Amino acid sequence: MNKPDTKRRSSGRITLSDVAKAAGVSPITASRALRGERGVAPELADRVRAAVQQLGYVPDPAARALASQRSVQVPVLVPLLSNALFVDVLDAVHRVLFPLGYQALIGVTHYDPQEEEQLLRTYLAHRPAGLLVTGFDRTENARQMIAASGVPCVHLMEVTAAAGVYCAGFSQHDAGYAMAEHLLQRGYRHIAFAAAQLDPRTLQRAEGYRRCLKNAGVYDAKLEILSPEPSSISLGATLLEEIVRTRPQVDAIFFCNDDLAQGGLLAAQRLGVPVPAQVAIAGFNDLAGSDQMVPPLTTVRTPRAAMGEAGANMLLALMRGHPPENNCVNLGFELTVRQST
Amino acid sequence: MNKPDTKRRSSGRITLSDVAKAAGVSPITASRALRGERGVAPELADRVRAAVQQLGYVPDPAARALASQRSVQVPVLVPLLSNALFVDVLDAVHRVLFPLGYQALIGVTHYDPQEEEQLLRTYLAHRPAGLLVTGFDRTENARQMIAASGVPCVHLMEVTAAAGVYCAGFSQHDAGYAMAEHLLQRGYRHIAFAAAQLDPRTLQRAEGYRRCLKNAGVYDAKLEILSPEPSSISLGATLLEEIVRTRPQVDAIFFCNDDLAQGGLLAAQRLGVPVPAQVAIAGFNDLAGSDQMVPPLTTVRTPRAAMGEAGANMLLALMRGHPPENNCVNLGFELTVRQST
DNA sequence: GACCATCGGGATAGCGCTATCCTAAATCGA
DNA sequence: TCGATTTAGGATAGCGCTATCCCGATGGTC
Repeated sequence: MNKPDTKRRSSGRITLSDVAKAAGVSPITASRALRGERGVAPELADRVRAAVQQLGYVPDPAARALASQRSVQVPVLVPLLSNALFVDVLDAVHRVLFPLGYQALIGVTHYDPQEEEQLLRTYLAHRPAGLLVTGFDRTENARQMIAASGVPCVHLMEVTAAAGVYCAGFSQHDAGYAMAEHLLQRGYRHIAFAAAQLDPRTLQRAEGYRRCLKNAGVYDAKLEILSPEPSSISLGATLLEEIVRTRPQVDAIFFCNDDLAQGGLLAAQRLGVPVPAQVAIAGFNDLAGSDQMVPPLTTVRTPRAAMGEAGANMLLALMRGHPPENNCVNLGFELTVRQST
Repeated sequence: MNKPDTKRRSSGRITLSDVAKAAGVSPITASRALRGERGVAPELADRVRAAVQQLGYVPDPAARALASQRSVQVPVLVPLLSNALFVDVLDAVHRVLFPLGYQALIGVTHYDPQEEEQLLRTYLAHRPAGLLVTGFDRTENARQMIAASGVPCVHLMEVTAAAGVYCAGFSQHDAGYAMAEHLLQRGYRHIAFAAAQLDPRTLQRAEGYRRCLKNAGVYDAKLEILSPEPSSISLGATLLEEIVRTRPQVDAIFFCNDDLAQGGLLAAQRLGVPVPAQVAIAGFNDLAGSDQMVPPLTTVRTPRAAMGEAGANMLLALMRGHPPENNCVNLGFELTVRQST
């Protein structure tokens, strides 16, 4: 006869102690057996595992986080979810981390460093196990908060030579350069660059384009059309119309993202502008549908899933205390030439 | 002179006790002041808030979750991230919940009830504050786990008349019916239905289409092309080619999703099949780009962001213990007629 | 064979917060 | 005026897990 035991707050949850009792060991031994930490006699470990199975025990992440000062959460800070680019990265990260018991948390910065700083403040309070961020462009404050927290951090989408910085990405500059080079090789000489959003990576691509054209002596600043608006298919259409109307000499357009390029291609079709006969069109990222466009879109295939995976794996290594030998993985890119250029 | 205090595990973190000390109150009073719970003298509450500001205190979610048996996490279970549809919903949910201190967690079921059940098992162990799931189609086990957990749950994307079930969505059946009706009104009589994935919602739309055509006496089972493959632009192209080749009498195609329809439209263009002169094409969801296609795509605009918002708001009400009066919000849909039909 | 390092099990004590119970003062009705 | 409520502050005791210290048993060394 045990009385109601009113003071107890017991949640009815099956705890490690229950498992330990069932296995005939102390709670701490059960804990160690389950985490595969320190030495635990194989026989005891088996008994513990059996008890877990039998009781259907699931560890409480909150208790674990509190006791160990370390959660299983991994915030992933991306600019937007409305761009398939980042969703692909997030998806890949999630796919790697989730099966290992880590939770990818969504963080949307809207390309705003202040907002990112606020997000970091919030997320770091959760004692994250690790952190994935987009690029290197952030406030000094944000940088310091990350460093001070001691939370392992991997940067996605770009690469750097800086020491002690972990990253998985590719050279946006070189990719921009490569596409400009391709257009030059195809014989185009009045190559416009149409961009939106103007985030750091877009600007790096612009710089690659710029440098390439300058090297060839055909750079013309008036052929850069930079719109701070968010990138979208309809904006691409608008930009193409503007270029065709105001810069008739243009024989090729390098759009900084495939959604713009797709919109441009469709607008050209509506206007009866033959592609690539009158104007060649190139995009960036090789998003869904680019290969199906009429004509199929020349673009740069970027390693989105690979960046997510590599970044997540690098973070895993760091979280486990095995710093990877390569602190920066350059995943490259692939110029994908189709019929639009 | 305080000695190193070796036994302490102190993390250096600023705790509620620090705040309480600074404010000259007990920790519990500080706790209550910050949560705005029970009565706390305004003056004390002010002192506590000031101390929080001054010390830069941020509550520890893990400790809070452990003590209160309730976290701030809200798993959102969606089939895929590769479909903009669900990303839009997730984005909207996140936008509502995050500013209020809740964390939307990604859960990807891949349209697999078993996988969803496993996800639920994992997530429910985290003592989530609430739960958002897609549709009603799940294993009996999953349903029971949700009910037994007592975690408030809102269903997205569909509606039901069932009592005690919270949902925010629209009638997939009626939307399918509406599109079929539109095609009939336009004079088409050999209307094909092309679908992929074949998830429950797609099948509901199919049923709407079917019923409408049957009512009109023009239903032909051979004009249903159902592919279990995942939906994509290129699959849409394949399906259109197949239909044009094997069912020459077809004068309109209702694709169950815009990506298929876009692919179909592009394939028609490649094949020289005039749209809508020879074949009309209609889609579903009004995804990005559909309005820019040539010709612009007739589709059904679905309230993705609205479902996310309404679902999140309903969940908020439930989490706060204020059951909403309407347990089911029907957000409707909008037939968007453009030039492809 | 004494000695030091290693290993495996356990007791103890929190991690930082809140549920719960207590108590004393303030409020109230008759 | 007095007992019955209500109110607000605080003491206490965990939530479920793991860091840390302890200890006896091995095992290898010279």
